[in-house]
Amino acid sequence: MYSPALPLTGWIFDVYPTSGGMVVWIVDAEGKSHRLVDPFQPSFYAAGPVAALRQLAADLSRMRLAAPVGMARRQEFWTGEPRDVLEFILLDPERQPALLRRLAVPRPGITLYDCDLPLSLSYCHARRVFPLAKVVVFPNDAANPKFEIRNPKLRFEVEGSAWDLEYPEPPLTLMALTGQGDEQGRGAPLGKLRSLTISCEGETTTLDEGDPETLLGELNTLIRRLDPHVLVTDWGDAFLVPALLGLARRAEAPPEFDREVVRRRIRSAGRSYFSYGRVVYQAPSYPFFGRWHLDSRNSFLLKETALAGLLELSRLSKVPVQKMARTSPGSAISMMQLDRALTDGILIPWKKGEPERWKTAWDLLVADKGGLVYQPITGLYEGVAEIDFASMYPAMMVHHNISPETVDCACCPDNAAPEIGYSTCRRREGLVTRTLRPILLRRQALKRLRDAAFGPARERYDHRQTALKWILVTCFGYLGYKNARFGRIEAHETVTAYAREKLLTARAIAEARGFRVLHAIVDSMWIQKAGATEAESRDLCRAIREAVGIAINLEGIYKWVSFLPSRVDPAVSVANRYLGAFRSGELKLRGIDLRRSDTPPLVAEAQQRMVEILAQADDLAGFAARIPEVLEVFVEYAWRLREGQVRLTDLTIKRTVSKEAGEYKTNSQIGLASRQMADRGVAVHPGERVRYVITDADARSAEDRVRAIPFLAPDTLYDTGKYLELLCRAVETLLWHHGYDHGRLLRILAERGVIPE
DNA sequence: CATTCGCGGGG
DNA sequence: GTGTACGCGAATG
Repeated sequence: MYSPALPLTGWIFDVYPTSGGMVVWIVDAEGKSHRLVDPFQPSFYAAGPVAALRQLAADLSRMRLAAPVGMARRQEFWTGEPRDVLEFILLDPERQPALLRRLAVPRPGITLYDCDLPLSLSYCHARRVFPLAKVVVFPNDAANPKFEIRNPKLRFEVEGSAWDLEYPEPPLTLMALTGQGDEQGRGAPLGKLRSLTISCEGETTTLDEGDPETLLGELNTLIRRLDPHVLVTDWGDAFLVPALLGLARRAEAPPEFDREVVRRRIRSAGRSYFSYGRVVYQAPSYPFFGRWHLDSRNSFLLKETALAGLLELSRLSKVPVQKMARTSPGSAISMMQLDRALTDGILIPWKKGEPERWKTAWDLLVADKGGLVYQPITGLYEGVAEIDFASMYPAMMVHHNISPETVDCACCPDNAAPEIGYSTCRRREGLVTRTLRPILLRRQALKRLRDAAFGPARERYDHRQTALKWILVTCFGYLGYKNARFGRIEAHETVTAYAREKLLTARAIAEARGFRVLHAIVDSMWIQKAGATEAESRDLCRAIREAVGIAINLEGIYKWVSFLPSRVDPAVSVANRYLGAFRSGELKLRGIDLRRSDTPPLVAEAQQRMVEILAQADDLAGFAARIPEVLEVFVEYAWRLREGQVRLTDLTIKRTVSKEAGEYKTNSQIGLASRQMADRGVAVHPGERVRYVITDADARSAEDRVRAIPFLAPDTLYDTGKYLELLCRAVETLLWHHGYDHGRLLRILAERGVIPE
């Protein structure tokens, strides 16, 4: 294989293991890609009685997995004390899974550290580089006589650091690929690949099916000519790449996605798993070698933070971009904690250390409450201000030094959190604290840069700060996650205990200053005071900040805000159903139809238009004055439904299935729709979405009630009455406080002749 | 009426 | 590399 001449200047594009070492891809200033291989044997450590260590060393050596290299002294995570450990090297990074299987056999007295770190992280750490670092690569001539096997072939000189706010980016060429299948719902295309659209550098080509060899040949010609670094696909993992690989198998002409020879299996089954309280379906993934495959439909971070945010996180967490695109913000923060620990010379326990301590029933009762949530005072209000704590949880974790190893330390029993009594260490700064502090500062700096910038630069800063926002949001959840490496439930509880105290304090201060607190949730408060100025609200924020030590900001002042009651019992208010219009013109909508992903587009569109009309009102009088205009929109949409002129795609209900079609117990709409799919040979996996139209909600025969999208016929009729009901509900949400309930709305439709009296 | 089932939220 | 929350609302039987 071609081997580039050193020294070489460029950016680190990707890093992944190969036999005996790591592949390092460098993209130079001309955009040319270079593949380097660097021998690499990562270290890991074991502590325990000498005899057991000797036995372990003998076993691993015999299996040619790892070799002992001598004793070392490193810092223990939980205690912060130095610990003597036996250092090993993993002989071949590709055999890390085999090593872990071997180490899983219980060995009395032995504790293992660092053995399961991601290899790209270990490598970057050992060579002091990071993804997207601008580097000059030299051949490494200085041999280390002690461990010949560990001698790297490469030496890097890095320009700047991963934490620089401004950095030069490699000149990347992006190619966008979209495939059309037999059926194109709003989800992944299905069936056979019908055509392929390729866009790159302003050129767009569409290749139709027909002879697979021709299609693949033309795709390869384009890839060769334009030589993209990044292939951005639409549904690449779930549909396009496996479809192209399938064509290639028949045509024996593989698509040239990779820059090295790769044999891969075509996997069509993904996996379903439970996360965040719901089932998620993960399509199989098809990473490329020497290029990045970024599937915009299979990357939460790419969708939320664009390429700029992805690059930002990749640099900071040392997870290569292509991998970062497919991981969650939670693993990004975990990687940053690992990196911090490595840099600080801390031993990283293989499995989660400390078991939870014993708790009394009382402790459990108070500690497990989570965030504080008030019941709002239902109603429609004007002149309400909303104030929010900024990044409350992470800011508190830093402020109170809350980290798994600092909670309930032996040395500072007097520094207890409110209610629950766990204290946090004052002497040793925790790992979580050390990881978060620079991220909080960096996010602030990026927001300032954003506010001073214009156009694309502004957007880029915003994407980068958004990426950091996501990892800040998830780091708190990880503290309470029992499988997280640096999670500990007591730390999680300490955070929520402080959070409750701070919100209570904020409330008390607001009330002492004559504000009425209408509502408060976790880190936000809605307050009202007759004749209060904006300055007065800002002054209140300052007072709260001084009292609790965490920044709280004026989110805005509402022209009007509506806190809605429960639909089940109108006498009860609910915390998360409200809407309002800020003086800035922005809307804030929570929990209403429009925000729900299972509301049909037509209903969402109608409600959006109505809210926008109401948002023009400056106060309650203006709100009331606009009601007739809102009702006009309502009647207009009702007419369209009645006339039967609405397109079925605008009536589609989209829901996520949580089980296989056969497991649904009742004839719920979603169960029926998923069974229709299964019966016709299109399995919908738990976590995937199913789309359907309500055809006759109350039909005796269950099969007639709904129709899954792929099986709509041109003459399929929708259930007008049912959709009118959904529309009424959306109007009711907006006009509830003026007495427009379902019955009154139906009377209006009858008066206008939309429905019979 | 009880049971089943999906959704939201963060800045 | 994965947060098995928690409460609401709708639909079913």
